[in-house]
Amino acid sequence: MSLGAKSAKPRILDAAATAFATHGVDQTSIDNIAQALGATKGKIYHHFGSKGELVCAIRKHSVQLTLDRVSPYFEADTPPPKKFHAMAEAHVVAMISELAYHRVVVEEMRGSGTGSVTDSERQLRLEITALQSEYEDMFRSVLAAGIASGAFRDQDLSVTVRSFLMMLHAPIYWYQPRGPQNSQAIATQLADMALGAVAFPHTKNSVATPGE
Amino acid sequence: MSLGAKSAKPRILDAAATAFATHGVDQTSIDNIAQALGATKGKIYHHFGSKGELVCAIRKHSVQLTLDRVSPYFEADTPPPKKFHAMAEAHVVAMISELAYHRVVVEEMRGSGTGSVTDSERQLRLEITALQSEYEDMFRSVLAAGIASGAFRDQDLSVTVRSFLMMLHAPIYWYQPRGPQNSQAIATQLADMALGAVAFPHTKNSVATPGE
Amino acid sequence: MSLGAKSAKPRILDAAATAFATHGVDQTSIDNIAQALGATKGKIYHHFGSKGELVCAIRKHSVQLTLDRVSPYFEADTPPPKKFHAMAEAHVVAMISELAYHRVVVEEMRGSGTGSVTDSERQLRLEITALQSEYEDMFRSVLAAGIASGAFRDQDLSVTVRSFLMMLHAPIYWYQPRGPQNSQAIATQLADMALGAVAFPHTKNSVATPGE
Amino acid sequence: MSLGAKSAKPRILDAAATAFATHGVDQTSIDNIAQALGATKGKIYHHFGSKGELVCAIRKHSVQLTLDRVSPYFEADTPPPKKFHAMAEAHVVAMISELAYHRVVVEEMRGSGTGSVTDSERQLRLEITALQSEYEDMFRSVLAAGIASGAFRDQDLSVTVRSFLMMLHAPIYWYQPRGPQNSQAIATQLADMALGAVAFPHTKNSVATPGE
DNA sequence: AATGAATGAGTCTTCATTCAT
DNA sequence: GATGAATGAAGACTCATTCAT
Repeated sequence: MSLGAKSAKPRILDAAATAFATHGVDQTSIDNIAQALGATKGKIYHHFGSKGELVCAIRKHSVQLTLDRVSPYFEADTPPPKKFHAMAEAHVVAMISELAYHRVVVEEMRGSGTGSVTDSERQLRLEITALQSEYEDMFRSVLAAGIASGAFRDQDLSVTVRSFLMMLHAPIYWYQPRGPQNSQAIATQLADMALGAVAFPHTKNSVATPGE
Repeated sequence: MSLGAKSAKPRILDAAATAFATHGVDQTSIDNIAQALGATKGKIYHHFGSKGELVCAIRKHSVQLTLDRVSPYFEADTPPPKKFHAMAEAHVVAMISELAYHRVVVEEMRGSGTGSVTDSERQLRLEITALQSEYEDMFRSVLAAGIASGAFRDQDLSVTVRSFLMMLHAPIYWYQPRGPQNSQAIATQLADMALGAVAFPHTKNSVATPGE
Repeated sequence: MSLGAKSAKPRILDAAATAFATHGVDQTSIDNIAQALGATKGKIYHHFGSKGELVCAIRKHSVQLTLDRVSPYFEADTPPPKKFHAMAEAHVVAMISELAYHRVVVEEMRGSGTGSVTDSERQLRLEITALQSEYEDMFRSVLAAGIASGAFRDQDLSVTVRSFLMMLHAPIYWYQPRGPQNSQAIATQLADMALGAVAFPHTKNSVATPGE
Repeated sequence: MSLGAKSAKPRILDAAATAFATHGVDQTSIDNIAQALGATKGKIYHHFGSKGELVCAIRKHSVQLTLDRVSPYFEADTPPPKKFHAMAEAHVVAMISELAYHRVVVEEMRGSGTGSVTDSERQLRLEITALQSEYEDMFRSVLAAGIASGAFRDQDLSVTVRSFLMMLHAPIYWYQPRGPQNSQAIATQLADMALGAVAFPHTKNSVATPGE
């Protein structure tokens, strides 16, 4: 097995994410995924205990990926507006870069849940919730800092966070991979919009043109 | 038929919307809806040819309701920023007021669509698309006017429209009916954010407090 | 529909009992039963919520049938040995007469239980347990009376009841319908043996030849 | 290999018997057994060609164990009633002593047998049948001797043997290991009952207390 | 001897839909 | 208008078994 080759699990995850993102979780049968994989149901069930576990694994991966892309900008020592803009931009880039995984997350945002839940699934769900909290807290923290410094408007933080994040998710619904420039442009525009949504007018000027 | 009583169709629609919104379209069987209605499947099939038709009827109702609430503000003779803010606010109020119906729309935003499609369904889908275009065009029009007048930043309109609308949909995921004031506050905050997302800094001040 | 015709539920029950008795519950698929019925799985699931429910319904029917056959002899005003003998005989006749139903009961005596249990199933199980207790109590009562009157040996009642009942179940394993005389002979022999198993020697003589 | 340690095969057999006895043969997967063993399926398949073979091995072991315990009393030079009582007692002790193995036998008494049968399995089945015949013949022989001597009632031997053996199996369904005395008491009571079931009244007195 | 991956056939169950009444 | 019975297609999941290592 060459080094570049993925082992079974990630390959299954990829195929599942793609299928789920394309046709929807409920409209995708395990058989569909197996076919896309050139394998049989059994293979999938050998690695994931249930469909729910598969979905959870994808969700966790998605959140982790986003966290990995955004964290560095959060750690950076920059003033809140600039930091916020960079984080928003990174978020959009994440959305666009691993479209399939993030689509699944958004679809499952309802709360899901047929009935039976595996133990491993329950475990995964807890981990996902933890990661999501960690992620939202980063934004909450920048926003709080911005409000404290007078750069951001003083609004209900919970509403703010959940709302602009929704906006940054938007490309998930309509983005079609065409070229990197295009995607960067989208990321910048959405980051601009997000900053505009939270900042006081005058503050915005300092980062309105990201390439300055 | 007394005036206070709804006829069968709207009652079915309400029950379906609620069930779909709560458990998801795919997780809701016609039987579930029938039970919530205190009736049997047959009754539903007398009024709607298929599950898909039911979903479409809900979607159309949702779009129509939103259109009805937002149009008046679009027709008004107000400058772009003020008009945009009012329309956004009305949009959020719509989302919150008929939560169940709009949730279904968002869930179905993926596009999906299984296989067999009734003729009536096809017809409904066309009507929905038309209404949605009409709706988006209103926003597109205000935005264009705002850009022309120098009040709004000059950005890719398609991206803009689809993005802030997504943000205005946000309450669908987390709003819990508690009281009217609360909902009004949310609507105002989101409209503020949406305006900030599209306008140039200085413009915003003129409408920050819509009721002034 | 003629009067003699059974409605769907009993017919399904019969087919299921026969199939379960022949190949074992676990080796019989719902499909098998449906085929034997000349129908489809759906029909069965329309009348019984799950395989477990079907099994429970059969078990309940079995216990009820036995109870119905044995009760009259329990109610009769006869001395313990004679009463016991008659009840035992009736029990064996029941076993032989509705072989299939009773076979299922014996097979499920382990305690069964995969995992998920319907509510209706839970309900049925309670009813079954109640009927079984009622049934065992009849025998327990005759035995106690017999011991009190000095006709029966004083032994651990729980052990006694569960043991000779097991013996009376025996035909379930090997009886093949051939003719009524044969079956009556078996019933008499087993009742004799059961009485011998519980009575004092001298008592037995009074009823050893039931036709006397 | 140290003396205290069992080699692989018996250990697998024990684990399988326990699992089969607890959850039923059909409800127990090879994986379950492997887990109980702290090993993997492969290990089991190295020692037993198929699940059926495993079941047969357990059954054979069960019959052999019973035979070993009962034979000595059959070989002894004692009058039929005493001999029969001793054999019955030994049978019950066997049931209780290796509960798990014997439970499997009883469960499989239906005969069933799915489809594909290994050669080794066919071979095992023949051996089992032979051992079982040998075992039943011992009882048949004592019974015949007893009838000839006038101690036992003259009844259909086949019915008799299969019936009281069923009664002697009873503890399999409800015995819970608590203490040796208890189990001995049960064995004695059941042997008494069995003797009562086959003997003429007056005969019984001579062996009512086997250890006297 | 033992493992982990993979298979494929089978099983229970659900559900949109149709139809006679 | 409405119901209850019935269907058939599909889907999630299980498991005995095989095989390369």
